[in-house]
Amino acid sequence: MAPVRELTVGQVAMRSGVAVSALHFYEARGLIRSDRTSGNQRRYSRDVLRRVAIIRVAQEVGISLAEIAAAFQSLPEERTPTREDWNLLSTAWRDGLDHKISQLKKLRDGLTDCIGCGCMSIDKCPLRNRDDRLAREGTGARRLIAP
Amino acid sequence: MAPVRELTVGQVAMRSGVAVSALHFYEARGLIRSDRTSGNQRRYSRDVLRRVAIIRVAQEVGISLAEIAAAFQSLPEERTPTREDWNLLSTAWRDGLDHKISQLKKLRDGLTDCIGCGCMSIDKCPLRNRDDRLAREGTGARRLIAP
DNA sequence: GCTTGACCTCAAGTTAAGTTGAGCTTGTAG
DNA sequence: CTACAAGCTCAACTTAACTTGAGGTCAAGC
Repeated sequence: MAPVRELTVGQVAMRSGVAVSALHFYEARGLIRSDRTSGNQRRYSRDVLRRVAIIRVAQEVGISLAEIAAAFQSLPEERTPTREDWNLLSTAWRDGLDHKISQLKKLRDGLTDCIGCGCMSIDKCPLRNRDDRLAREGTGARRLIAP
Repeated sequence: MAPVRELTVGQVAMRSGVAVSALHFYEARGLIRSDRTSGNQRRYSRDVLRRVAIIRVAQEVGISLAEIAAAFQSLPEERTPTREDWNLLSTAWRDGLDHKISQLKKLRDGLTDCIGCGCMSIDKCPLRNRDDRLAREGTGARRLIAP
């Protein structure tokens, strides 16, 4: 089959389902990278699709772009990441994910823990007080979900 | 023991762990309510603590204030919500939560589905394409997590 | 009866994650 | 070789969820 062609932004946008402007944005944030043609247009290698897919999935479960960017630092810069590379990455996220999963289950299972417990006295509630390290950090809007 | 005293904002803030400004904000958004003293100061009934606790937990798992507000509509206005009321509420959230939990598990379990699959062709990926109804809706920042 | 720490309101600022638009350049199909 | 869709940059706008600040009011203790 044909050698792996480079992709234009438009093509990546279409195949990944994210807007061109979002791709520009991800690039500015260091989440993806591109080469440029002599005429300064972006050309992406095929594995950008993988990256974008991961970005979207991670976002969907509440991981911020900043965290994703940080995690992506662990990926090899010049080599196309292998399955192993990706697995390392998700392993790094595992603890945060585990915690989030358990929080979700509790909420799903009727909030009963929180309702039955001494929720009134916040410091005793198993739901609330499980990670208040996600506490203050700077001003403005808070991240919706903890790492 | 003493009759259930009403709480001031400061007290609620301290006991719930959220800032006074946030309580004002939640009230403006219709998530909590207060009575006022003759001098126009807020007085909260004790169950506001429960509400705030639920708000925080729900937020932590990615439910937006708007959704929480909507869900709270189902709570009785004048009667203090019973455990049953709260359970109804979380039942209403169950589907969204179930979906989110499964997404999280997939991400946690090595992203392998996504990596092994035809992720490149986005429309086939089990991770990506499981709910793209969370798609476009208005401009500006996107909600981090789907309902 | 006054002082001092809570409160109150309202406007403006902040962060994240993008989108929109203006003005200008590329590249490809006819 | 030219038209025009697709790109490029940069600045400004948007939403959610709060925080900060200014300017003024309450209330509880001494």
